[in-house]
Amino acid sequence: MTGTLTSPDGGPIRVRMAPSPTGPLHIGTARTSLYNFLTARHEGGTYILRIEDTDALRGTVEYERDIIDNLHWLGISWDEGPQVAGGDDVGAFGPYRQSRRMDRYAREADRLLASGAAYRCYCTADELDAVRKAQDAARQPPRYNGRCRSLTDEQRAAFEAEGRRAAIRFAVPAETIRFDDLIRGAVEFDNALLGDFVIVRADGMPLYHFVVVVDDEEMRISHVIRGEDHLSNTPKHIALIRALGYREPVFGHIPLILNPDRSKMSKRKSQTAMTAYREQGYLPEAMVNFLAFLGWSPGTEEEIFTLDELAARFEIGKVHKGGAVFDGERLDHLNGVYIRAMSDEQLALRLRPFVPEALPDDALRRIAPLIKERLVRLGDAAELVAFLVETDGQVAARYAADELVPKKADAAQTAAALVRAREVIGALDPADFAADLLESRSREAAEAFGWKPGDFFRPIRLAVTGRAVSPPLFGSMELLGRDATLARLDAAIEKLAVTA
RNA sequence: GCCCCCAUCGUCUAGAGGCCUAGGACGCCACCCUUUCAAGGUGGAGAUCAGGGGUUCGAAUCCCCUUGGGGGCACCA
Repeated sequence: MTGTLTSPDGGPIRVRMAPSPTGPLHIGTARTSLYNFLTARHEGGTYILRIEDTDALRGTVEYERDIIDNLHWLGISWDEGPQVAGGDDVGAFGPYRQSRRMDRYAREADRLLASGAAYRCYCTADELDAVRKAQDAARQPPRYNGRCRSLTDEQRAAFEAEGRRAAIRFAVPAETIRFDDLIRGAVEFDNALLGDFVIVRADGMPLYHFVVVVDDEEMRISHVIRGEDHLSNTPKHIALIRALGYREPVFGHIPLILNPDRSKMSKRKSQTAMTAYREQGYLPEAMVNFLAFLGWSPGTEEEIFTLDELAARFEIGKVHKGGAVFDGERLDHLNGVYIRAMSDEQLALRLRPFVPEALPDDALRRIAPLIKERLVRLGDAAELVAFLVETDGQVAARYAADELVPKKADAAQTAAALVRAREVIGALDPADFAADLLESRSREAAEAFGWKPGDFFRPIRLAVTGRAVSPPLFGSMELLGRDATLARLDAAIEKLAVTA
């Protein structure tokens, strides 16, 4: 790997992904994970997964499992973190679940309290809410008014006598914070504009801005690569880092993935759960390729890349600054490209979970090449192969007699055409019941009948598959078998007879 | 409201002062191929590089302003 990034101590870089299990793996989280992973790989560094499960109310183990499963599904693996050989707690930097690191946060909070960099705040939710409302009414920025910043011992005692439980706030130093963002370059914030924020809740639970800083230090994270939504949180983190005497990592804020209306991609306006894409039959290879190009490009016109190829080429510094709309049509196209590139055997294997169990493996293997170039998603296969598992009755019930009739013909003519087709098809021995023979015989019949192949085949297709759109007709008939094919043809002829 | 970030075809992007009368891909349109649908092939429409000022012999590329968009400002992450 051609590393260009260096960690403060000169060693290999250490990057991390820190998802919160408050929902299934989000597309945006997956992309951030991917960029971190690719950066670690490209630079020969270490990639760490840390579960940010301090929000006990919203986080669940199911979501954590979903996140880990889907990250693995994408092909993203981590060198340190949950489910890595050695276990969560082993290694110099674990555990990797914040819920198991509470003692560390408590210790660091105490240090801040002792140094005066943080203080206890006795304001209640109602009081804070009232302040915020007043600020809003006065068109002032909503931020903590600092009431508890310099309480006297007596005041503190009085609040505690009231039974109020204190949260811990960080006393944000009024200073200008500058940092050199990997992607945006020099950025500057005035922390005098910030309110003192809570780092530990009254119930003792430490909060995000605080734990992220503690963990990144203890896990020796050298480069923090995260979504742009964290850019304006960074000065808070840097202030905390300084107050705690930590080393400052390099920050890199990647652009957001957007809804079609260009707002931050959300569940409300887009499908954001990776699982949903997986269930529809998007391939992890296509998803990774697609995600990688949402905010980055190799600078050439190549566009199909494997994970390894991406790792070789990806440079965090070349990531764009502007957000990128999630374009489902482009994903569809890419998915189709990957599907078509697969071998028939591979496709059949991956199609298995998406088609009816009633479809035998052998039939699936044989129909795979027939439907390959018709698939956008693996899930689309179910409809394409359905005629093979449906009963003759179910197939017949899918269409009405008049649908069999081509525009320029009537029911009687169509019936005659089907009878003709049935004759030549029925004349074939079971042993000869193969696509090429079926096609040549049917074409001859069409010509003899005086119909264009398209008109002649249309009612046959509907009769045999129950659908106007199907895999190639003669291959479909071969797979269906002689008996079912003839039975379905008979059923169609019967339908026409009833109408006429 | 305040702070910060961003800005090339509808979308993803190439472009790091002259190679750009701006290239590719998706999508769209037409034609070809064709048993349906796809896939594939060929061609086309589509961006006065958000607008306005500079700098320069020369700007999509550098600077400033304006406009537009986005993000943040929780005892969520």
